[in-house]
Order: sequence, then structure tokens, then C-alpha cells
Amino acid sequence: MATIDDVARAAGVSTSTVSYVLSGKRPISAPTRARVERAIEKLGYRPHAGARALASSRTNVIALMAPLRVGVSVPVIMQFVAGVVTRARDFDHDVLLLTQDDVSGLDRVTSGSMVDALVMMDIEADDPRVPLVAAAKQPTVLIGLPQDPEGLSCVDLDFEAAGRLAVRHLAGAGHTDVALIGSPPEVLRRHTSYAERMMRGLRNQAKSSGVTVKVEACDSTPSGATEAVDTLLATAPDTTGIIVHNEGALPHVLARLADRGIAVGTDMSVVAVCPTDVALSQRIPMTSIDLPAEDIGKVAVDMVMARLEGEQPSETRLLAPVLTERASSAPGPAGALG
Amino acid sequence: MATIDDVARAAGVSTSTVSYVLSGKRPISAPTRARVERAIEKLGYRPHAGARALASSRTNVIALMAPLRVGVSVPVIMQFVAGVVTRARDFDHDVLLLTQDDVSGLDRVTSGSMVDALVMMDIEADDPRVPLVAAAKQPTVLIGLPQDPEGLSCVDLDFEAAGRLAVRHLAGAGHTDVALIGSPPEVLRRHTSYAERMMRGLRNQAKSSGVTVKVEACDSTPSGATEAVDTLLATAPDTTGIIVHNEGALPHVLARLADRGIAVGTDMSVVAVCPTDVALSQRIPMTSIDLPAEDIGKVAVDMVMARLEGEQPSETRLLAPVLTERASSAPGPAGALG
DNA sequence: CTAGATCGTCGAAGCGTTTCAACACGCTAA
DNA sequence: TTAGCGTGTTGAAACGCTTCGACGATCTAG
Repeated sequence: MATIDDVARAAGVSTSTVSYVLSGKRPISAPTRARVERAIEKLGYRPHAGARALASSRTNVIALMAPLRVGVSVPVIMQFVAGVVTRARDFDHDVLLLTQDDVSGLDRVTSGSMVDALVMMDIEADDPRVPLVAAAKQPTVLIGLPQDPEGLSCVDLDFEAAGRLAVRHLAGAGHTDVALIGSPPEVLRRHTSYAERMMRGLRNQAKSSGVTVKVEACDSTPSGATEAVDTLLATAPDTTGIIVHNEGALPHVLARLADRGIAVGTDMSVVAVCPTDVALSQRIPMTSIDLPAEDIGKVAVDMVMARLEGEQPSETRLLAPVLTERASSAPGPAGALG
Repeated sequence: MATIDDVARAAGVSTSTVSYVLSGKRPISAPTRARVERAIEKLGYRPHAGARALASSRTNVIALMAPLRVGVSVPVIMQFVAGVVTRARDFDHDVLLLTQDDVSGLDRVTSGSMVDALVMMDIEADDPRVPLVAAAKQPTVLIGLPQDPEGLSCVDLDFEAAGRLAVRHLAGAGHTDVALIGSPPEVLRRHTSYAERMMRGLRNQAKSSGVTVKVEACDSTPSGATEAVDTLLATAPDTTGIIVHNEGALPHVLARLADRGIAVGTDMSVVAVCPTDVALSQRIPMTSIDLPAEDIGKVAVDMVMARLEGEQPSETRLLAPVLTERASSAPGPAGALG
């Protein structure tokens, strides 16, 4: 492999000149720059990442910690990851992938100066990783909200607004008895922030819209979904609007409704909270509040890069929810009000 | 951050002694080792990854190129990735994630010495990336088979054997008219190796088992699946056994069969080729040939590490398929033969 | 015409490791 | 007694880059 000295020799300049051509940190005359660039081209020169990191304390790599296992919906994770990786490239950075459970990896990559910054997904209310990254010298952005986001950068969908929006949509269409089929019980038990924020928005809006709202936890399995639907219809038989905030369960919820002879979009309005492509790949196109996973990933990178460049203060950004009406929802018993 | 020199000073030894304690490449007496380890502990010392990479030409990072976008099934990708990342950790390596379309990333990470080795997923018959990695100084393992695997390390499920196994299962249960609902047309058009290997196995076994086999390409969408099922039943109405090799379409294939009043597991036997968890999360538990994505990812890492350590020759490993019988298949018109 | 900026380039000192050659020491064998 | 050996440790030279201070040369203002 050619080194920067080889390039310098070939171009008849000093090592530092080549470096400055590469980094643009000092002005270089056009002819010199051209000579250097030609030499780089001819030798197929690539700077050695390790040497660069050593000299500059910059690796041009960011760490992404993602839940590669159970729990969160797989398509959502993939979209986050895709968003992070592609946006990182826009900033000339690569992505080192860490698994959620590899907590020691945090120390490894931060103390070992393997990365310039971190992005962590799937933050829980009382996440053990949060104190670790708060102590690290690298800036971090969390996707999701911990209990106390003080001094941390966070980004997420505004689930509270999403809850309100979903209820407002159904209430506006004349539904008076609505329900949420939500996250699995263990997610609720961990007080995961997005589930709680969703419910808060839901309940507040229900109160002010004058509708009732029943909440069912739901495992992301066929049987979990069946059970949730059956329990719901047994305990709240007047329900005509359902909000599903659980991508894994969604197809099975729809299947169970169909099995029971309930026509979604006619007898029952269903609003899903999920990525658009998931909403569109159900048995009927779902009215949905988009979970813009890829966008959130991109915003996370934007934020972490901003903190890397200038000394931006930490901030929390909650993305406004957008509801798109499709075939799964329709006016309810009281008719459209809006 | 403490450096190796700080540790040496604190322990009253030379820098190189600390290095040898860390690497174990030279014998160090027990008392000295203990002093050094105590100093490391006390100072919270972590070697600087860049400095290490520069001096040793080893980064302890491997690159993983994964299709983060359309096409291949998302759960499968995630499982590959999870397998690669967890196994890499067993070898004290981290994973740098590259997207499939970032072809220039190959040059960046190899020429820039950012990684020690590469793993590439979703290889196509005539993949433009293959010549690039063949020229790189880092060893590479491909998940999937290119046209000509000469001199390359590859690993994949033995799809040809899987095709045979699926037909043997159905034929053995007395089915005489079977069908494949397979990959999307564009995948077939690219002559993607796994699809072709599957069909080859299927056809060979059909011939020797004396059953007919009809093949339908199928988009991974609700409408694509509906269309495939309808066409199949129109052109081959005697079909009693279907092999589905398309996870995205699987739920919609089952839904369409149900809509047409065909009872899967009774009127129609269906064998899926997909990860076990996908097989289990359908409306009924599917008889399936497991696509052991996580295992394949792990094997890929094992292979690439072997090539990194010793100078192992390249090899191709095809994992034997395993069929698990569940509720979606049953004896056919001719009764069980086995 | 000169003092001072400005521009373009250079030399050299790091950055924090690994690793090679060398060496001191206590053994064993002759 | 000494030559030779293995063991444990050291000093110093890389590794390939960035960046700081310095220095001519050229331009500008007074």
C-alpha cells in the first residue's frame, strides 16, 4: 500500500502539503493541488484509517446500538438502521454495529476511541446504558426517551401527539367507544416510554373528545392477538374503533376480526401505528399513523453530528405524527362530525 | 485517557512489558503481570484502537455488507446480522455495517485498512462486488453463491437439497401434484443462485418421485400472492401440495387459500422455506424447512476467522436442510406411502 | 520604499501502540 | 570454571498520519 510519503515524493511536495490537499485545512495553490491529486490517483493511495485516527483523534465512525433480537418489530429496527447508515455516509462516517445486550461494548468503543459518537435505539425508561454514555467523551443521541432526558439528546416520534391524533380521528368520524391494542405486557411492565406516552395522549384526548377508551395489552403472537381481540369484544362490546400499536400483532388482530365476521373498514374502524409499508402490506390498506423509522434514524445522525462539530447543546426532538386515511377506517355510529 | 506509558510507569515496568502482558505474546512472570494488571485496573486503561491498528495492522473489526433495503425478507436479514455480530464478538471483533449498494464502501474499508475481513450477504450470480473483494488483501466470506465460486469462501443453505427434501416430503405423504410459489420475478430474472438451486432440486426430485411440479413466481405483496395462488389453481387445479419459498408472500398466500375456502393442512398441504419463527407466527403453524439464518451468519464468521488466523484455503459450505412437520401438511390423495 | 499582511509550503514533533534485537540473570552441562 | 541456554525484561524503531510553528515570496498600504 502506498503511503502519504509515497504520494508526496511522486508529486514533488512535502508530506504535509499532501495532507492539506486531502483535508483542505490550509490553502493550496491549484497547480500543486493538481499534481498531488494526480499522484494520489496514480498510486491508488488511501489514507490508513488507524494512522489517521491516531493523529487526529477522529475515526469517522459512529457506533449504533440496536436490538438485534426479540421484542421490537423487526422492520422498524431495519428502517432505523438503514436511516442511520445512509445518513452517516452523508457525513463521511461509517457505522459500527453493537447489539443492545452488549453493554460492555459501550465502554470498549468509547474508551478505546473506536468511534466519534454513538446512537442508541430502543431506550427504556430507566436504561442502564444511559449513565454510561453520559460519562463518555463522545456525544450520544438516544432514539426514544429515558425517564429523565436532562442533558441528553433524544429523538422519537411524538407518541403522545400520536395518541391524541388517533383518538381525534376516530372521534371526529363519529366513534364513541374506542380501544387501544397495544404493546406486550412485559413492555408495559418496564414502563417503556413510548407506550406510556401513547396512552397518555390517548386518554387525554378521549376525555376532551368525550369518548370512552379501553386499553388491552397484547403479545406480538397469533394467540396473543386473538386473546386481546376476544377480551376486548367481551368487555367492551360497543367498541367501533380500534387503535393498534403493535406491528407484530397487527396481521393477527385483523385475522381474528375477520374470523369473527367483523368487517374492518365497515363494522370496525382500525387505525394502526406503524411504518407505512407495514400498513400497506396488510390484508386491506390500513389507515395509519406513520412511524417514520428511517427519518428518525437520519435525524439522530444529524443531531449527533451537530454536537460533534459545534458544541451544540443537547436537545430533545419529537417528530409530529401524520395520519393517513386508508380503507380500514370509516365513519362510526354517530356519523362524521367534522 | 491513560496511555500504555502511564500504566508502565505506575507498574514500574517498561512499555513493552505492558504490551506483552496485554497480548500474551511473550512470557511475563506472575508478579510482574499482577502489578501491571493492577495498574491497568487502577487507571482504567484501554488501548487506543487506532494506535493499535497502526502498529499491528489489525483492527479487530470485520465489515458486514447487508441489504438494508428492499428485496430479501427483513427477518432473515436481521438474523444473519445478529449471527454475524454475536459470533464476531466471540473472536473479539466488532462489526462495521455497510449497505449493499455502497459498493465504493468496499474499497474504502479494505484499502483504508479499516477492517480485517469481510462478510457479504445476498450474493447474486454475477455480483459486481465479487471481483472487488477478490482483489482485496482482506479475506472475505460470501453468504450465498456467485456463478463461479472458484477461490472464494461461501456459505449458504443447501437449497438444492431443500428442494429435494420438500418434494420428497410431499410425495412421501401421497401428493402427486405439487407446486412452488417462489421468489419475485425480478429475483429470478437476476438468476439469483438460491432460487435456481431450489428449483433444480425440486425438479430433479419430482422426476424421480414421479410427481408433477408447477412453478409460480410471486411478488412479496398481498396482491402478488393472491395472483400467484389464483393462477396456480387455475392452471394446475389438481395441486394438493404447495411449497412456499417467499416469506413476504407467505401470510398472503395462506390468506388467499383461506378466502377461497381451501383448508390448509387438510385440503392443501403447504411447506414453507423460512426461518422457524416465521413459520410459527402464521395463522397455523407451518411445516417448514428451516432457513437457519443466524447459524449461517455464525458459520460465515467462523470461516472468515479461520482464514485470518491460519492460511486456510477457501471452501464452500452448504448447510443441510431440516424439515419440521407441523400443522400445515398432511397426507395427500394417494395416502401416505412411507 | 518599507513595514506588515497574506499566501503557499515545509520540517518536525507528536499520536499510542507493537515488535524486534539485545541483554541480564540464573541454570545446567561439560 | 566456563560456555551455552532459556527466561523475563528492556530500549528504541517503526507504523502512517495531522498539525503547529516557521519561513520565503508576493502583495498592500502608508
